[in-house]
Amino acid sequence: MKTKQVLNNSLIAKEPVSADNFTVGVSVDCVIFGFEACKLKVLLIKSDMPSYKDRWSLLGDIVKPGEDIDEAVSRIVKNRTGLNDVYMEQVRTFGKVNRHPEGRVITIAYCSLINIRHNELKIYDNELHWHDVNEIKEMAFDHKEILDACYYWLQYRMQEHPLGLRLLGTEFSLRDLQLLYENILDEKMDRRNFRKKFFSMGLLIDTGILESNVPHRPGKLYRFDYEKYGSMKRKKWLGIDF
Amino acid sequence: MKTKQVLNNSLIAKEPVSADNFTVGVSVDCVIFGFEACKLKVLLIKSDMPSYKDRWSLLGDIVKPGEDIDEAVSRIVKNRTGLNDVYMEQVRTFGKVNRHPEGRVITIAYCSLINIRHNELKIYDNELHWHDVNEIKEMAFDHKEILDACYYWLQYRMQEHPLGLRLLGTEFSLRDLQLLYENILDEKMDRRNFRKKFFSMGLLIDTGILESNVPHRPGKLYRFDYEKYGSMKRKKWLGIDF
DNA sequence: ACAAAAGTGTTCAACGTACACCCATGC
DNA sequence: GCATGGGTGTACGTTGAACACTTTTGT
Repeated sequence: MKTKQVLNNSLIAKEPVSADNFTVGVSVDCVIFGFEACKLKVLLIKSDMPSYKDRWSLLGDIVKPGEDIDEAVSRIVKNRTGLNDVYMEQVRTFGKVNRHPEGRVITIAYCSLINIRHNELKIYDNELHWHDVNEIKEMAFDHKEILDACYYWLQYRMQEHPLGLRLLGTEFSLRDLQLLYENILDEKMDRRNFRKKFFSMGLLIDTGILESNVPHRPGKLYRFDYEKYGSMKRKKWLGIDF
Repeated sequence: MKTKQVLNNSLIAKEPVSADNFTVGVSVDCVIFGFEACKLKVLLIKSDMPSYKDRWSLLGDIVKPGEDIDEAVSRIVKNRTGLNDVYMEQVRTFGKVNRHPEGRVITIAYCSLINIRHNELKIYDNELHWHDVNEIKEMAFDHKEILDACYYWLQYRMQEHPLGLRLLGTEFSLRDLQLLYENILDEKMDRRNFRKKFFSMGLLIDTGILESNVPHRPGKLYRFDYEKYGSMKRKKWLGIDF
């Protein structure tokens, strides 16, 4: 008879180990980034694994037999945030033999970027919270390692591709954008050069609207031209999707 | 009773599908690149799956329960080429539901770079051959897609990191190096600028030896300073290992 | 009027690109 | 001596980095 074991807040079918039974579990783990109050945040849930009691873990689940990997990620993101069509990208697969205490589980890590204000978290339902990425020390499983890899990936990737915009609302000031870059990359940037660089891409649409409720001269609000970007990204920025 | 099915020239344990049995197979597939006669080559084997009779496939195998993913890759590379300590890097995981005709198999693709002259292929043993990457049309499973992803990955990656050198012997002329880059990236380069760029890295060691048996002025042979590179790569070239 | 951030241009250094001639060897 | 590729330097354009003042709004 088969036994069920809890895997990262979900269920994985496990079988007694035998020479004939090469079962290896496959899961996905989603590193969902957000940005708020000048901090990069990641969405985590309390682990309910006994061996990782009170540790935080990424949002993950097993991949179902009839489900594509991307579908599994979409399902998890949808379940936890209420959002469809979220930007996501595969980052790396982690599979150390002992990474999961209940058996051999290989996990495919994905990175997602969402706007914190646009979600509908069911925080009451699970112990689901946004955490400052820079203040996370320990996590369940090897999730700290996965988070670090995704953070590093994000830092690298957003220097060549305008990914970071997905963390902002549809309308944003150049100040918002620069603060985002400065905080995620952890370096001060020159305002004039930053503006020049972004404008030179020709992908910012001036909405004509100004900020309001700021105690100083209001800045213009822009939108990102995703349509134009979609048609040009393979030229200027190499559309690397590996 | 469990049944065994051939998976990509090896064995995977499969079980009758039931609600309790969420078995998903996990394999690795190795894209082993070589370079010879000014062509980028990839090492392929004849598929012995009935549904892919006579198609070529990548070198792959299931990941064993007690084996790390990297170990599985090393094992496969060692088995097929006789080489230890080969350069390899994880590229991407492929897991479409129907990518394997015998069941759900998720595969983690790795890219390896070896020197064709330094291997000990057991070509008699299996139908194992080097193929011109640019002449491959159809392959078994989704292996063409995997190969394309790895080829693209290689092209992109070798523009920022001196990866290509792994495809050459320990001693090489700048001409060899330039032909390698020109052929893999499919673009002509200026000889003077190419030399300048490589020398400016400070990673080429002049062996003092000259080419022989060339019908023209012989060029100098160089070695790559892997030691120096190992200690500096996180500075100049960002040691991205995602 | 003052504080606070928006908005704007120029200069310089580094880097990549284009390009042409002499040199060493094998035949 | 001729063919073949080895080896070298300079000029130009582009790009990224450094840097300061005026403008607009809220208080």
